[in-house]
Amino acid sequence: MEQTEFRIGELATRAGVSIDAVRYYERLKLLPRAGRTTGGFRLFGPESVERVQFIKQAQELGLTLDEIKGLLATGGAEECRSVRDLLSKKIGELDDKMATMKDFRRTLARHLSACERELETHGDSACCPVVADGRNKTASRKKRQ
Amino acid sequence: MEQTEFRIGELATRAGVSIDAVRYYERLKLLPRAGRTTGGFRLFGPESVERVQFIKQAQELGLTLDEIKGLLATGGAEECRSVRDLLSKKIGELDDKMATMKDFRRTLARHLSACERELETHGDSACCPVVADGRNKTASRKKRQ
DNA sequence: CTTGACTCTGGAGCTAAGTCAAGAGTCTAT
DNA sequence: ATAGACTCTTGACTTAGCTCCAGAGTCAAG
Repeated sequence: MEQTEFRIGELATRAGVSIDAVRYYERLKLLPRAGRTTGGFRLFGPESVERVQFIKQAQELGLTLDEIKGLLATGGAEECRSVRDLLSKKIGELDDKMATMKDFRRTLARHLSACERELETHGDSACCPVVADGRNKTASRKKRQ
Repeated sequence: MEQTEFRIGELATRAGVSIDAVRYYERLKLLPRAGRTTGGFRLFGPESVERVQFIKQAQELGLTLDEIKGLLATGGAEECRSVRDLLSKKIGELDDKMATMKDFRRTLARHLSACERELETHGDSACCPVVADGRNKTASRKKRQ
């Protein structure tokens, strides 16, 4: 057994979160209760860094800590099944989200080029036609169903 | 001028948000202050529905209301420029996010198949090997860099 | 002109995800 | 053995994004 453990401060900087956030995750059981020195300092191994990074990544994608906790659960077969189900559900959601995202990206790109056209043709008197605001009629171009 | 206006309750249901949320968006100026009946009831047109839906969509993708407000701004050339910059910045961010998302999807898919393999081979004594938790050595299989 | 559904304003309350602070203890380097 | 950096726990505070409430007014139907 090598001596590759470190304390909370280092985990925090390695994983790019605050010390308080780490403790918070532990409280919420997203991290297993860490081992301690005789004096009570938490000790972490390198896998903790990965785990925290996983949490951060999942979070950026809009999962709540509670959902992430579900994904991280370990245990017997029962739990394994529920994790599996959760995983495939989440994967489906990700797929949906990626679709929404492409859509939205197209919307933004459309606005962007409208904006640029406007600046080119009207120069200083340009008025960004971004998303219907009830003043101009950029809306009502295509109705849904 | 047709008579296609409706009140807040209908906007809310059409756009799929709560009445309170609509009022909240108005307070934050994500929606222009709506016209009123003589009695003071807000009146909205169809473009408001689109606008609220835009807000929702942007929000699902992790933008804050404040950022969304930036995207919705309209005004003179000065503002047009800043909207343009914001737009292209956001598009860049979306691209990054889509990449992260694909990555994360792969991670989840990997966990999912590990989970399924586990269930098949170990049945009831399965133990989901989801993300390093410091107890088993599913980590340290491949180190990064 | 009354009834019931809807809406108004203003402000309080709520949840998630932290952040901050106080007071005390621990570790390490000199 | 002491200074300085770090960490401990507990609990209060913060921000975003709503939601809920009270008390009062409005609107459409009958």
